[in-house]
Amino acid sequence: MARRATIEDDDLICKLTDVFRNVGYDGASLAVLADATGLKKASLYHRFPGGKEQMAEEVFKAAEAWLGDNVLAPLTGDAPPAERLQAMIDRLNAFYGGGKQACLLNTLASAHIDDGPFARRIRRAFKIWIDAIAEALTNAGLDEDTARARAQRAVMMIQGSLVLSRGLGTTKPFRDALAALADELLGPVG
Amino acid sequence: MARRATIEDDDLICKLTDVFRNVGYDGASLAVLADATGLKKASLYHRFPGGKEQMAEEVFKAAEAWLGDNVLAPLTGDAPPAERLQAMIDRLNAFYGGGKQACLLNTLASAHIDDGPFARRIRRAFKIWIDAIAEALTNAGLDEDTARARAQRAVMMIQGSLVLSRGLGTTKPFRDALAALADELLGPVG
DNA sequence: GTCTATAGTAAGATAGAC
DNA sequence: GTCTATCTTACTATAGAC
Repeated sequence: MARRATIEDDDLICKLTDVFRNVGYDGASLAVLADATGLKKASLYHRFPGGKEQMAEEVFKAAEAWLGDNVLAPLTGDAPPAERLQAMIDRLNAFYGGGKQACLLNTLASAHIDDGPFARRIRRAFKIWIDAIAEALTNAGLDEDTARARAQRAVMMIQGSLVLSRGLGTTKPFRDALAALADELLGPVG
Repeated sequence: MARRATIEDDDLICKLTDVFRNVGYDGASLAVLADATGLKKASLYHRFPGGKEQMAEEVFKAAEAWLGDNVLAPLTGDAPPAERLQAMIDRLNAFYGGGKQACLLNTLASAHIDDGPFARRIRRAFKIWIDAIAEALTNAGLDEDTARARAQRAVMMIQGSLVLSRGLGTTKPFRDALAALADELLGPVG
């Protein structure tokens, strides 16, 4: 069994995530990251020898894992489609702090690391997300084209509502968007 | 008459805008800004004695002016509401480079300047934008509640489509969103 | 108005004590 | 595993020649 760290890995990643998602890659200086975690810079380098880039990568990996456990898994379950979608919506609400937290997929997009190692990961995450929703919708009886279109729209709405919520300084757009989401996804084909 | 600059103010602001909107405030180092404008750092300080913060402010002011001329003005004109909305859509398409360019209102939101002088401006810009669309919709005969809801949704869709377009590396989400926008705004009340 | 050269400061990153 | 102290680099900003 590994030696116990003074701050658990999960908690550490969680605190780092909060910084990256809210101030972006360039805004997340080691001073800020150290302050947020309660560790000194040298301690962060002990945990992440690759420095800031590795921190961001592991934060992103954790978010990918979260996406798999909380979006993919519920969507591919045995429950009725409406319940599966509602499960995803509930978890999204928690993940984004009810609309108070920004999305890494948006914030890290402008990281100007050489040729951006995040670009591929971000694209992949969006695709996986959209595909999972689309599959749940086809399971619900929608044809593939409308399923894909609605899935893409849903992700768009979520991202847009987060941008607007942050910009307006209120979580209302996010809450409204989530509230309308289930009906829009499963509503009658127009 | 003022002495002529080697690079016109409008062109200069335009090039600075491209940097800020795409890499954010923290990512926009003076080296990057100088490179993008073709001016040296000292020359940028001559134009903007307040440094980087002033550059970002003037960039934002220019964007506000653009918003007024290209979104507000057409929306409050004499033409039929459908035409007014389409005029806005066409100009948005140009402004965001067909979906290739990010939005300052999103990118500058994470600028970690002391107490963020941009937060108020961003909130104000979103409000003005939404209000203008809502008023055009009430002019078109919609009741105020649905007009406001749809206006907010429209801005959300645009922002979300830009985020998704950037993330996926294709302008399709943005183009799709703009194409659907007019119908969604003026469609029958459900 | 633009430039080269250079302060001064904060960034990312290491070394070595505990 | 965490810390203080330090190194190097990049950044913001200024001075002064042209």
